[in-house]
Amino acid sequence: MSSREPTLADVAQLAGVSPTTVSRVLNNRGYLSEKTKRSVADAIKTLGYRPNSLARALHGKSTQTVGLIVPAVSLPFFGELAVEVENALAEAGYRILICNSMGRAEREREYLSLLVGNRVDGIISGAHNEGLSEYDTIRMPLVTIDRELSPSIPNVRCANRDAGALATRALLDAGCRHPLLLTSRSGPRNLREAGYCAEIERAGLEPRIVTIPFDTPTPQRFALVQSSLDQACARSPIDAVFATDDLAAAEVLEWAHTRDLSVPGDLSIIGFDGTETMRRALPHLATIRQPISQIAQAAVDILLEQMEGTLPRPIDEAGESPAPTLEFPGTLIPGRSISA
Amino acid sequence: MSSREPTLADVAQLAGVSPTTVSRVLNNRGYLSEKTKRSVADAIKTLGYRPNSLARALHGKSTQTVGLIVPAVSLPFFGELAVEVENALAEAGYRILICNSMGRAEREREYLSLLVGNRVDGIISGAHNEGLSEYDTIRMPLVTIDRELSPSIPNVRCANRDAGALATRALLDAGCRHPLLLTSRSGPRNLREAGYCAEIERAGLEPRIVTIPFDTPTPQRFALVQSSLDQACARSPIDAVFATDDLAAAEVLEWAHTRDLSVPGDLSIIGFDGTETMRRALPHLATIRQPISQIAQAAVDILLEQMEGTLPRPIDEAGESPAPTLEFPGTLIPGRSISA
DNA sequence: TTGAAAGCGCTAACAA
DNA sequence: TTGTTAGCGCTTTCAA
Repeated sequence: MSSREPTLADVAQLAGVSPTTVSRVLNNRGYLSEKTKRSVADAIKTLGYRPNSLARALHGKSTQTVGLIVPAVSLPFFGELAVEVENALAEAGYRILICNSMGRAEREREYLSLLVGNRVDGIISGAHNEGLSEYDTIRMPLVTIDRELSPSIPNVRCANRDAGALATRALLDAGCRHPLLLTSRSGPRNLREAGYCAEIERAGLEPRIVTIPFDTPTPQRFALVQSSLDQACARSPIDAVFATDDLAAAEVLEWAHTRDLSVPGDLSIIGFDGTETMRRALPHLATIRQPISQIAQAAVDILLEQMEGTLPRPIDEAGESPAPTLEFPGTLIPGRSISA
Repeated sequence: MSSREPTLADVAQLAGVSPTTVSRVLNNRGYLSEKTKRSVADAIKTLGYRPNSLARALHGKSTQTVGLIVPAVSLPFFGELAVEVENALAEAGYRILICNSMGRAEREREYLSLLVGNRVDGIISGAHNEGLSEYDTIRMPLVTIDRELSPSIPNVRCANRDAGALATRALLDAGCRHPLLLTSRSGPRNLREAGYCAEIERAGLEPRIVTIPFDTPTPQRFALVQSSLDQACARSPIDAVFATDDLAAAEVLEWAHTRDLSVPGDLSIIGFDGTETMRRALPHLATIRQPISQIAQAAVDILLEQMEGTLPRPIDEAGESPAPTLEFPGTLIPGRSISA
C-alpha cells in the first residue's frame, strides 16, 4: 500500500484515461460517456482518492474558506458565534478557519497574515484588539462583528446601546435606585455603558461604574471583582448590578453570596449575552440575550455578497454603500436575580 | 492598484532578481548578499506581498495544519480543549482547522473528507459519533481524545473510571446513601459510569442511573431532566446526584430549586469537567476537573511525533507501539454543593 | 467524447 | 552569490 495520497494522475492511469478526463468527471463538466464516468468512479473508489483542494485553489480559484477571528472559542459567546457562523457558511458551501487571538494583538496579526497566506476568500473578525493597522492592507472581503474597524468596513452587532438601556431599565423598574455597571472596558466606545448612563440620567440618578479589564487572568479575576465591588459599596451603597457579560454577572452573584447579600432581596443582578451555555448554567439569572444566530447570519450574508460579487472590495468611492453598521435588538430575559 | 494578490514573480520583477532568489530570501536559505536581501525585502513591503501557503504546500511539503474535530466549540469542555490544542500546536509552528461535527455523523464524515482534501498533516478527533468507517481509510497521523476508535489509534483522555469513582466517593464520604448517576450515554463504554458502579457496589448500595441523551435539543432538555429525576425519586428517594458533566449538574441544581430541595441539605451534587467557564459560572459546584491542557498537550505531542517522524502511520505490525491509551487523572474540586 | 499542453505560485535540483 | 529548469496536483484552453 503506497503511503502517499493518490493523485488525479494515479486515478487516470488506473482508469486508463487522461488526467483531463478525470478532472472532468470530478467537476462534472463537459460531455462524458457513461462508461468513462463509471470506470473513473471505480478507480477513485478503489484508490480512496480525494482531490487535493490546495492544488485546485492554486488556479486563482476560490478556496471556499473564510477566516473567523475571535478572542477565544472557550468564551461562551464566541464559541456559540463560531458555531453559528460555521452553520451559516456551510449552507453556502464554505468552511471556516477559526482563529483564537487570545486577546493578544500579536497573535491576531499573525493570524491575519496566515489567513491571507492561505488565500481564504474572506474574513469575519470579532476580536477585541484595537487599532491593528494590518487590517488596512487586507485586500479581501471583510466583515466585523461588534468591532468598529473603519467606517468602510461593515460591522454587525447587537444594538448595544438600546440593550444596555433595556437592562438598566429592568433594574430601575424593579425599584432599584443605585444600580452599578460592571464592565470590561469603560469609555465612549462602550455602547452598553452609554445605554446604561442614558437611562440612569433619565431617572435622575448617579452612574456608578466599575471596570475589570477584559484580559484579567482567571485566577486574579474573582479577587479583583470582590475588592472592586467592596470598594464601590464602601463609597456608597448599591442595590443592583448590571454586568455586561453573564460570566461577570456570575461573579457578582458569588460575591453577593460571600457578603451575605441576598439576591434579589438585597441586590438585583442582570447580565448580558444570554448564551445557551449560561442559560443552562444559571437559568435564574436575568440577562439580555444577544441574537447570536441572526448576527452570524447577517455577517455571513454580507460577506457572501462581497465574495460572490466580482468586486474585490466594496466600492464606496461614490459613497455607494457606506458600509453599514447592522444592529439587531437584544431581548430581555427576566429571571429570579431581579426583584419582582 | 491591482486587485489580485501579488505573487513571488511580482516581487522578483520589482526587485530585479529571479524568483528563486526571492524564494531564498523568504526561506532564508543559501547565500544571499545583503544588498539583494534588502532590495527583495523592500519589494515585498511595497507590494504588501504575502507568500501563498497553498502553493508552498503543493510541493508535497507539509501544510503545517492539523484538523481538530469536536462536537461543538460552544460546549465549554470542547471550547477550552480547542484553545489548549491550538496553543500547544502553535508552539510547534502548526495551526488548526476546527471542525464542529454537531453530533452528526454525516457532518463528521464531510469534515474528514475536507481535512484530507486540504492535506492537513494530522487529525485530532474528539467527536462523539460511533463507528465511522471512514476513519479506516485515513492515511495520516491521527489521535483521538476520549474516543475509542480502534486499538491501533492512540487515545488520550481523563482517567474516567477513577474519576467517576472519585466523584462517587466524595458523595459517599459526605454521608450520602442514595447517589444517582446522571449521564448522557449509559453502557459498558461509559467509564465514568463504571467508576460510579464500582464504588457504589463496594459500599453495598444500589446503583441508580438516569440517562439524558447527549444530543437532546436544549429546549426539551431541561424538561426531560426534570421529569426523569422526578420519576427516579418517585421510585425511591435519592440524596445525591453525580452528573457526568457540569452543565447537567447545573440542571440538577435548578431542578432541586424548583422542587424545594435544599443543596446540599437535601441533595448533594457533584459535576464533571471543571472547565474555567463553569468554574466562573458556578464556583460552588463540586466537580471533577479534567486536566484539559495536559490532555491537549499529550495529544499534540503524540501527533507531532507521528508527523515529524518519517512514518506515515504508526507501525504496529510487530506489536511495536500498541497505540497506547494515555490517561490523566481528574482532580476533585470540593464545593458547597456537597454537604460537609 | 477525449487528450495534449500550458500554467497556477512556489521550491528544489543543478548549473553558472 | 544568483539564475535556469523542472515539477508539485490540478484546471483549462485548444485540438483532435
